[in-house]
Amino acid sequence: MQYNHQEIEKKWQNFWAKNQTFKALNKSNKPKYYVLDMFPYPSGAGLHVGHPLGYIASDIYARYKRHKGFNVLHPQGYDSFGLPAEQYAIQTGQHPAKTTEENIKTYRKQLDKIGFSFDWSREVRTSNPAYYKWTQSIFIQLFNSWYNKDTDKAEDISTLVSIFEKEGNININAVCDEDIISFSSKDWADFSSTKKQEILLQYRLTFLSDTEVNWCPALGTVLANDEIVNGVSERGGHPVIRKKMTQWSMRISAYAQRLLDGLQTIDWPQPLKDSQTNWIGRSQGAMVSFQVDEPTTNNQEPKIIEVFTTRPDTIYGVSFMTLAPEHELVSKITTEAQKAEVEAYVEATAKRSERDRMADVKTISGAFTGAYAIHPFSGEKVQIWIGDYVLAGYGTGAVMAVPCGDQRDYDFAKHFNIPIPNIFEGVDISEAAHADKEGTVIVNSDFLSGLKYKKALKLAIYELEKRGLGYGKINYRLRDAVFSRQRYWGEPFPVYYKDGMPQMIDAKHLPIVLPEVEKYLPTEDGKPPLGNAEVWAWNTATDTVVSNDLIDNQTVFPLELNTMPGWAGSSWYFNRYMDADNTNQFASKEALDYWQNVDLYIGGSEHATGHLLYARFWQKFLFDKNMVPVDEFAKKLINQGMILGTSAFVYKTSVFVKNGCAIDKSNEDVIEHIPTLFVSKNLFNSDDEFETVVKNYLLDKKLLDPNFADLVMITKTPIHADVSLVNASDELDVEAFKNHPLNADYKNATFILEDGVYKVGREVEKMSKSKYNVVNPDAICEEYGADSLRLFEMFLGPLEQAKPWKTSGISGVHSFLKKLWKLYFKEEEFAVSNDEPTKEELKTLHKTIKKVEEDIENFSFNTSVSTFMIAVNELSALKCNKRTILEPLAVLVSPYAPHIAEELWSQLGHKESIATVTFPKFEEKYLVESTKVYPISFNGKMRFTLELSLELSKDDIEKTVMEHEKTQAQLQGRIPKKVIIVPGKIVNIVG
RNA sequence: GCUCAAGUGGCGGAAUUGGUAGACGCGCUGGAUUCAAAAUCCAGUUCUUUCGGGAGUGUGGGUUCGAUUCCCACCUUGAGUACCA
Repeated sequence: MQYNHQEIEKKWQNFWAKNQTFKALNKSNKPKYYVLDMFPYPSGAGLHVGHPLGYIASDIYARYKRHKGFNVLHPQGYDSFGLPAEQYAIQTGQHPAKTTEENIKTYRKQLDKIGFSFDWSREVRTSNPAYYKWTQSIFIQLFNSWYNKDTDKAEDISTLVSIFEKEGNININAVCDEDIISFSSKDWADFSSTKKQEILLQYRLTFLSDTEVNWCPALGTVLANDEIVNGVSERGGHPVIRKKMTQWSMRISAYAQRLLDGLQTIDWPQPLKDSQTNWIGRSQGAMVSFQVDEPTTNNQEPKIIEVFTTRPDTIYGVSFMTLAPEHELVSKITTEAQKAEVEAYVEATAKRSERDRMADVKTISGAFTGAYAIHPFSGEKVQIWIGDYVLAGYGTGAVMAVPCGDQRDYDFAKHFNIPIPNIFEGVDISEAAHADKEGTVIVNSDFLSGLKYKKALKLAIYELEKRGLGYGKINYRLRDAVFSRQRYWGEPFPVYYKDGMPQMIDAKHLPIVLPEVEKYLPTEDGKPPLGNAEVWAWNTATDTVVSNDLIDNQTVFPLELNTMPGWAGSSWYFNRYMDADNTNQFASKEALDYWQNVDLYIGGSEHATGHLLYARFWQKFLFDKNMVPVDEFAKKLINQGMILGTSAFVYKTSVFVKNGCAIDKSNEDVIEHIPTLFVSKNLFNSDDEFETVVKNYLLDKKLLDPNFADLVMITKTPIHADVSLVNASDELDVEAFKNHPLNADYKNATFILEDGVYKVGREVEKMSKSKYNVVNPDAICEEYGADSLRLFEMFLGPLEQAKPWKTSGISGVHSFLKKLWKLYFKEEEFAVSNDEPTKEELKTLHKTIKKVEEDIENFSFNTSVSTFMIAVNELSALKCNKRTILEPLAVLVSPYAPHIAEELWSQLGHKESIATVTFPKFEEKYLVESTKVYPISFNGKMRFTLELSLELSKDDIEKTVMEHEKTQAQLQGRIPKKVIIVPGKIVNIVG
């Protein structure tokens, strides 16, 4: 019987589906284990071999855990709201739901071919109303919550209201908007309903506010910070501008510290943790108030400039202040004399896009306001400047400039000839600022003089607080996340507007289903696509969505036109898998208590500051509300590396008339008669050689008149060739290339060959359609089988590492599977003997068990594939066909190559699936050795080996080694100074 | 600029409480089988060599009996982040 992967794989995939082999139960005596993949966005392009890498790794681990006696939850689903489907809808008028459905079908088909042990009965789709009903409900919960800093958790908004009623907001310690008015309980009672709502909105965890947003005109929507890369949109690379809009936001900043602290408790990759730490950007320092120096007129409050600084210890080094050009005080403090200059500067900065400002950090610019501030300690006057190196959006939008201690302040001071007082003992600041904190002593600083950084910092804050000039503060870079998108294909908000104030629809009326629209584009008056919907109003009498015609703002109100961003649905989906069919709750308490959280989460590192931060935020919120039992959703996370494509290049000639040569009729002819040529890779090493090769060829074939040879210049143009046209030896199938539909231009091209073949150049690049290096897993499954694909993807290299794909390598793992198969067969017949295994056979088995188990636990899947190969090579050499060996071997292989393992298992006479068979137990006794092949080194270099009994003492070993003829030959009569012997390891002779 | 990760044959990679560098596979070379090819099997494959050896894990130093592994400096590549006060 031949190893027929197509037959076997189909058979077992059907078996698993029919028997629901991988359906997880929410009740079990076994310990639980939850293995999760980041669910895919089902794009129209389908999967390429890079996509399943992480899924294969997690599937191996899930299958392994089943063998180890765990009740494994290993679900899969689709992140099915998103931009591409919508843009396709705009172009074609196809409903995004339809294309999404089609794409999901393709994905499912492709995934099924790879033999994953997913429990599909728990599938989720974020665009499914039965799912987004709960996304909407979580949104409502966020709206109805505020963050109490005293209890350090989210609480119901009703607790806030009762405090307001009792004592106003004087004693409230909450995370809220900056511009909060203070009020008493009486004030609160007197406020109108609208006023109350406005105030509460400033405390809610999701809130509506006019914010500066990243507006992308090309996409017609706002983008979150993590959706912008280098100043352009992540999708499509369109420019992004700043714009003020009324938007929903999430008060993620409330959780900044807990998001930071939580990182200590989870086993996630350090670079990812660093990235989140960086994004949250905690900095500890102080707020300091500077009073603007101006003639005091009656009853006028003095103007105060507040700054945040991490270095209050350097306060005596302040020689000026800088405000962001957008700072609200700029216009108020600028003197008449400076007005023109300042206004011109403010205008100039406003015109520059965010991107220009980012790109240009070298040019120093600014303007003097003419105003002065009073140094809080020394009372001296310091100039107030404006400059675009100060960002309006961070801290207070103003800085106290300490030019001797901060390079930016230093550069600014030098540029504008502002004094640079030195407050560091024995430090030269004639060339650059001195930013080192540790070990520097502060001088010229009154009460801080003579102190080092740490003490000075503490004392400075103490004095600021004592004198009422400031206070210690921790600042975070993390901004509240904009949650509105001007898109169609996303979750609708469960929100209607009454008197301009947002009202939540009662959760029992959810889901609010996405309405039908004629067009998926924004409306002509600039409203989001939902503005096109005709039935998009809320009837509070019937609690239903009704026609817009009925809006009377009495009982029928307009609904929110924005939709939620892509990350809404993915911020809690891992909880839904625990109880995916529940219609009463997003998951039952029993299911949540049983599954707790994800034990192993595998996905790409590109989600570091997006999905993975938002999901942690929502989980913490849900935890605060007692809706989930743990406040981190994933215990361990692994970032799989990208699989890169190995592009193939052919080298086309381009012919020019050399510069300086007159172009006349004759040399145009010269060029016209030169055909398109392709030169094989190894015929040239440089551009010059390339030209020579081509010219020689042309002269040889009489295609170029020797008289014109010097007139013509020939250069090479590398062109991507489809990788499927190239074999393992980098040889191009020339005929197939010429006939390829994309190469119509080269149908008659000539190929200059080497040794009768055309060799392509290779380069590793990202896998992409445009580079013709995409490899489809379906084709691999067809030709080599899913088991080969799975093994090969693991064999490529360490899971976390980026690595290039080369299809040629797959023959190695494929022939391994054939060899494995052969162990169980003799001349076409299944033949396994019940004889006692030999010592060597047992040794091979047990060292394989040991290594494979260690490897899986360490996620070192590439090395266990090698281990399997070694085991099969050894057992083949031993001609082993013993059941005692081959039965456990099938189980060992089954997580990696489940189809062949199932088939062999059934051939071995078992009726049940191999999926939950106990993992073989490693026994040390089979590996015990009596001898060791010692490496004999001289000065650390191994020169020869010697097999010695492990029972020999050090002295015996030394004696035997020293007497050995090869030792004497190495020493050539020298007397060794020292002999190092580590029994069981090495012998090293020094001298 | 800052932070992090990584540099090992023609290629993917293996080996680190410091102890035989190059496992396993691809590719390549030679052979067997075949009319031939594919497939399969066998042998070889870091470089160098006067065939005794010698050198060798990005570069230069250091610690050590012994360093791919630890320390210092530098170079290169990749990733993230970027006027964060």
